[in-house]
Order: sequence, then C-alpha cells, then structure tokens
Amino acid sequence: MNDDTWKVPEIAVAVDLAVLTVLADSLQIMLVERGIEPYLGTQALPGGFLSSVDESLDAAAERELTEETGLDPVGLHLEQLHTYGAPDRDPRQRVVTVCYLAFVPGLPPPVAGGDARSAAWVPTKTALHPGTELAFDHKKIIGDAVERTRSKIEYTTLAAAFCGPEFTVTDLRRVYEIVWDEKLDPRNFHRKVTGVENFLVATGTQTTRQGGRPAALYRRGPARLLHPPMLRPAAPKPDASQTS
Amino acid sequence: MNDDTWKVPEIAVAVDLAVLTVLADSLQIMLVERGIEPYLGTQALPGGFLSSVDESLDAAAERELTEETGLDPVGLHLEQLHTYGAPDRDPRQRVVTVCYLAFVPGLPPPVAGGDARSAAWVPTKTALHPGTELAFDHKKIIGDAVERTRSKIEYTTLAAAFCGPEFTVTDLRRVYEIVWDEKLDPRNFHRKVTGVENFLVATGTQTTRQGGRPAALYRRGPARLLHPPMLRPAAPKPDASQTS
DNA sequence: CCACTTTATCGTCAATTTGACGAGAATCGT
DNA sequence: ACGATTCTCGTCAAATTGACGATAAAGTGG
Repeated sequence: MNDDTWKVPEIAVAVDLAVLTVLADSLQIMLVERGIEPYLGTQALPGGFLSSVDESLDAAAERELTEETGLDPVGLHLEQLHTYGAPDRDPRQRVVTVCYLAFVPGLPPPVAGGDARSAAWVPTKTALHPGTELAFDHKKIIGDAVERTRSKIEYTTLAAAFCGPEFTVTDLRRVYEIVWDEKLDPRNFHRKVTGVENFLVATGTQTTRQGGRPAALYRRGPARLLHPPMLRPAAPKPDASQTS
Repeated sequence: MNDDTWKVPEIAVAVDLAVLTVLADSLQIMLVERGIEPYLGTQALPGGFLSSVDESLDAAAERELTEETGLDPVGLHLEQLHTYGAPDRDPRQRVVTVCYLAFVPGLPPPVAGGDARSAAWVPTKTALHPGTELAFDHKKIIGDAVERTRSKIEYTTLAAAFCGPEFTVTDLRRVYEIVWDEKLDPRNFHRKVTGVENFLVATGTQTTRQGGRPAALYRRGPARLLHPPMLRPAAPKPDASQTS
C-alpha cells in the first residue's frame, strides 16, 4: 500500500435483483434468460451494471426493477440483500454486484415488461434444486434471499407486501405458510395478526367468494415491526444444536 | 444501454469496518484519524480500497481488521453491514464502499496495532452526537451499525462476542444493558440465558472478586440463534405507531 | 468473629402469551 | 333446506414473562 506506483483497482459494479412473489402456492423468483456471454441462454437474476458513474446504487436497483418488471418501484419493498464480490465470479473482469431484495404482490401486471428479455417466475424450490443451472453465483444469492425473506416476515409486517392492496387474513396466512412451508392454525393466526396494533386496517368491506363465509378485507397499516414477533414453529427438536 | 459505445463504468471499491466493543460501560467504535485528503485529520472508520483486483471482499475486510487492530480475525464475528455508494460521497472519484460489522471483546490487545495511524475507541454516543464531525457518510454508517447490533443480539447469541473467552452471566447482562441502554432484571435474565440450550457452557470454575458472591464462569456454546429471542423491553407505548 | 454490604442464584406467583381445539356465523351448490 | 366450506370468536391448559422475595457466598470494617 505504500508503493507509490500502486493504483486503486478499478472494478465494474453491478446491481442484481432478487424479486420474490407468492404465486400459485409457492414462493417464486423472477429470472431472465441471459442474452450475452458468459452464460448465454442460462437463467439469471435480472440486473446490470451501473449506467454511469453518477448513478446511485438504489437508483440503479429501481431502474433495473422497472426495466425488468414494468413495476413502479414506489411503494414496493426494496432493500439491500448482500454484496457479492468473489474475484472469479465473472470470467470477463472483476465484478462486484450489490444485490437487492424486492417483494412484489402476486400477479403483478405483464411480467415480461419493458425489456425484451424473457422474464419468468420460477419457484424458488426449482431454482434451488441441485439439478438447476444458473448463471454466476446466482443460486447462492437466491438461497440467501429466501432465507432473508423467511426471517424478515418473523419480525416485520413485510408479509403483507406479497399481498395486493386489499387482502384477507387468510391471504396473509397463506403467505406465511408458503414462505415458511409450514401449516399455521387459522384461528391462532387470526388472533395474533389482528391483535398487533397498526398492522391491519379494516376496510369495512368483505370478499365475495364461492363457498365459505366472506372474509373481512384489510389494508396494510403503518406498523412496520411486529412486536412481539411471529415466531416460526420450533424445529422438531431432533436434539442437536442449532448451528448457524 | 444499447449504445455500442457505452462502456462499463469503472469504480473504486473500498471496504470499511465498523468495529464495535463494549468498554467502560459504553458501546464503543474504533475510529482512526485520516492521514490524507479528503477529510485529512478527521476521524473516520478504518478501511481502504481493495489491494488488488484479485482480493475478495471478505479477505479485504479481514486484512483491514488485522492491519488496524492487530486482531486475529479467526474467531471474531465479521459480517457485511451494508454497501454505501452515493455518487458524491467521495469528492475524488466514484467510490462504492462495502461496510463490515465486527464485534470484538472489550480490551483487545494494544489497540493502535500494526498500522501507524492512531486508532481509538470512541463511544458510539459521542460519535453520533450532532456536534461530532466525521469523514464521508461515516456517521450514518455508525448509526446503521449500532442499530444492527441492537437487533442482532435479540435473536442471536452474538452478545457473547463482546465478552472474553470466559465470562459470567452478569458480564453478558451488562453487554445487553449497555447496547440497549436499558436495565434488565438480573434474576429473569439469568433464568432466560441459562435456559437456552447450547448458549452457555459452564466451565465449573468461578470468579474471584472483591465483594459479592463469586459467579460461575461460562464459555460460548455452539448455539448461534436465540429461540425464542430475547426481546427488548417494549417501548413505554406512548400509543403512537411503530413506524420503524 | 460478627454484623453489614455486595453480588449471584434460586424460587414464587400473578399476568400474559401461546397452542390446541370447539363451535357458531355466513356463504355456496344442490 | 342441507351439507360443505371458510371465517371468526371463544375456551382452556401449558408455557413464558415480569416483578420481586429470599438465600448463598463472598468481602469489609469494627
């Protein structure tokens, strides 16, 4: 470092998106097919390099989200997940990618939005399956995204971000059940979420449905933290230590 | 983006460290005095650019930690905090900095370690005080680091990372009290932490102290998650919404 | 050696929260 | 009208938490 000839390494900075939704009884992630080398034709997370040296990371993430999904980032949940920068993750040059995590409601408008590349929802179980090939280290990123999501809905109200603007308690419970892959008792769940102040705001209206009593509709309230948290059912307790 | 003359922006990637410890009844952060422009003479987080295009982010963080503190990163807790990349955060050129959060036990060896720059522990309250001037956006980073630390010890066993290899239940409780700035009941705290499996492993030995009954000494067990979590005492509940 | 102080640890008990269910309410299809 | 379905409220025992009494084991100063 005290060598006068040492120069700051110049590195390409990219932004990748892990866009998750709950759809068709599974947690799904948006993947695109790569149109260029490397990994041409392989599925990958949407993303790209900063458009200029003046673009902020958050702005780049929002831009990519709009380009790939056609969604308006306003009101969507978008947070940094992690930054990945292994020296060999891209064979062309050194790339550091800042990955963002986004939660969008099921069935967002036309999925294959503005950009020409074919975007698709893929169940995370499929994406994480050992047989699935993904570009770069994207499989690891997806694993991190799913784990972050699972714990995030424990102590925040973000599960509601997977629902539309109006939703029922059952809609919300299904989000938890699908993300955690656990059955929850409808009655206890109802008591819990309706008891958290400022989480759910009743609209007064009800669903029209086929079969079954109509459910009350709610909107998201201003609460962002669940206090106390909604804990995942404890692991079967095989006895071993909970490492990790 | 479809302009053939467009080039990938080359950006300088840095790694900064938020090294926290519990010392003298306060949560303190390691700061160094900058030896070069910009912000010459101002206190800043330790950190620096990647040493080469082949250095991984984690390796750079560990290298900086060793250079600045003389600590062996093996066994220390080091995790990514966030990546900061506002276009104007460094007047020289575009810099994206990946910030890491480290927890070290109180009174680590000689603090001003290998590197010549004067490193010092500064209470986070002082660092965050409105009157304090820090380099770049480091005040915001410290705020994020403190908040992450506060919530991290709720649901992980990481509070023990602030203690030495052997510690008492009271040592651990003081960590919680100092980080949260809340008094905790010694009896309930004792019951809680000794009841979590694989959190504390009794060594069988006891402290020799001046005044008061000797306390049993423990080491960290293999558990990494607190299940159920140790919740901060609920805010006095002024009634308002918890807008995070 | 004996109060007296200090700190650690164990125990108790009521209040709260959770988990497991029963049962009624409200709708649809037949 | 009847059964199937789904939402919602209620009950009750078990587990957890919060508040606090009491004892144990040290040091200190007479």
